[in-house]
Amino acid sequence: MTAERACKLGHCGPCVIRQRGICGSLTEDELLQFRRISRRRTYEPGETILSSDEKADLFAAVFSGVVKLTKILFDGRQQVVGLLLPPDCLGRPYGKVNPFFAEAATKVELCCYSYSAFEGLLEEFSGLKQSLFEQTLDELDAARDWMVVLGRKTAEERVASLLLLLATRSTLATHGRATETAVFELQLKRVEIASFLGLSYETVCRQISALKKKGIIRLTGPRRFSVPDLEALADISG
Amino acid sequence: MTAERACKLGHCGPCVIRQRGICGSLTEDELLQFRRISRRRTYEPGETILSSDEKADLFAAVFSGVVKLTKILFDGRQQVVGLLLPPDCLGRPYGKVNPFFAEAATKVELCCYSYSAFEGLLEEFSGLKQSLFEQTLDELDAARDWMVVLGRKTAEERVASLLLLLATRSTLATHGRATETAVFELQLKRVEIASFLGLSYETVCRQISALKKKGIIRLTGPRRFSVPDLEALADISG
DNA sequence: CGATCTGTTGACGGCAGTCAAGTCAAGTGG
DNA sequence: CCACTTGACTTGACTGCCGTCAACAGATCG
Repeated sequence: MTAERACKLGHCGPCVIRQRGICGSLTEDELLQFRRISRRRTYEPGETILSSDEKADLFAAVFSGVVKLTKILFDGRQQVVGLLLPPDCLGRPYGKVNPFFAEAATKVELCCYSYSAFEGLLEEFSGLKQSLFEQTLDELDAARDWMVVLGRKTAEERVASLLLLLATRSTLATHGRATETAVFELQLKRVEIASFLGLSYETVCRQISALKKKGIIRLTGPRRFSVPDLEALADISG
Repeated sequence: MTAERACKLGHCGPCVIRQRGICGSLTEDELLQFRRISRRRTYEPGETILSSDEKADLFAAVFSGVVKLTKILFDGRQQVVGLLLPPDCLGRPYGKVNPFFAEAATKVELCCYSYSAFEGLLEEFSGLKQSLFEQTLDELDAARDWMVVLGRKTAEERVASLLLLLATRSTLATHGRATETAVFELQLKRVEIASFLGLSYETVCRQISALKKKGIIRLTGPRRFSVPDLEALADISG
């Protein structure tokens, strides 16, 4: 790699999306080309990124923050159908609309790609399409895992399942591997947790308190969780 | 097309998988090549097609019947996480295992493809990969739709949602378009319906009886449903 | 005829939803 | 600085939906 090139790639080098996301599939040359159609954009908590049933004008990867995907019924009942953490992708190729809302749950930074150019590069860079396909397969697995949570688990198991999921993802992100204990910030409000778990937020509160009483978790702030024994949490999660 | 060729393609011509499934993306030449790695196989009701967490030795499309995808918790609680009807695909490329069981819910005919050869053709025939990717995106949509059913809907709405789903799919398959009424065979047992809906099978029975009493549906046999007004069913389904 | 499987209906209880009150922390404005 | 508001979270009391247990009906089959 020439010095000039190393400099140009510098911006992306340490980026999670390059390290573990879709940019990881690109060669250096492809990456340089890809950079030209991308730009960083920031969203505030609560801001809508994509509306349901509208043609998406956006294809992006999450650089930081949490994006929640939600669906609502006519009478206002809401269900979170997915959480996107770095370096997950947002947006949909091949013309169909996203049948859900995408909303910033925290402050969010996206790496946005020009939509029209992206579809072209998808054909040109076979690794990109492959990478996106595999992420979609993983998302499908996650969605089906969650169907078990929503269909069959008790309130306590649901809360434990979510804590385990986020504890695992956060330790993987920071330590790069699985650990026995975990300390992490759950960046969602109680009502958002409830919406993901198919519960009322009061029930979420009660179950968190119950897990605290059992010594499975500790809270150093309303959203700062510490899990002394992930194994024990996994046992409770079903 | 030469006469000889028309004859060779004859077997596939009227097949649902050719008409509306992954074979639809193939040119005639590709189809001829694809036929060489495929063979028909039959499964009896209750027979396991794929076990969870084992490396799949199978890639296949559903020719007839219903395949249910299930997950079970350690204590036996079971959740159906997907239903495959003709011409849906079963099996997973790129090495990962299927984290669920695939079981024949009815008598099932699959068109099975040699696994090793299939992965090769996936790279060779770009339309095949594209088609599979799009099916995966549709399955993800369906899974997320179902998360709303499992997380937020009442028992009555759940049963109505399933009936609507299967009524729609069956009228689409037979008439090729949406209709106002529907008569169809729900090929699942009550306990399987319950497992898909996250309910007990007794509750499913009760809700079916309740819908019958309301005049939303009629039953000419335990599994033969008739819906005089799909609109009314949709209203109830939430 | 009994055995088995599938489906239906009733009685009862428990888990989680609803309604409500209250705590706590962080603004906001006088 | 203090009174007030607001939003997030917690906890309690009560209710109701749905799960569990149970009895029974109908169909199929040996």
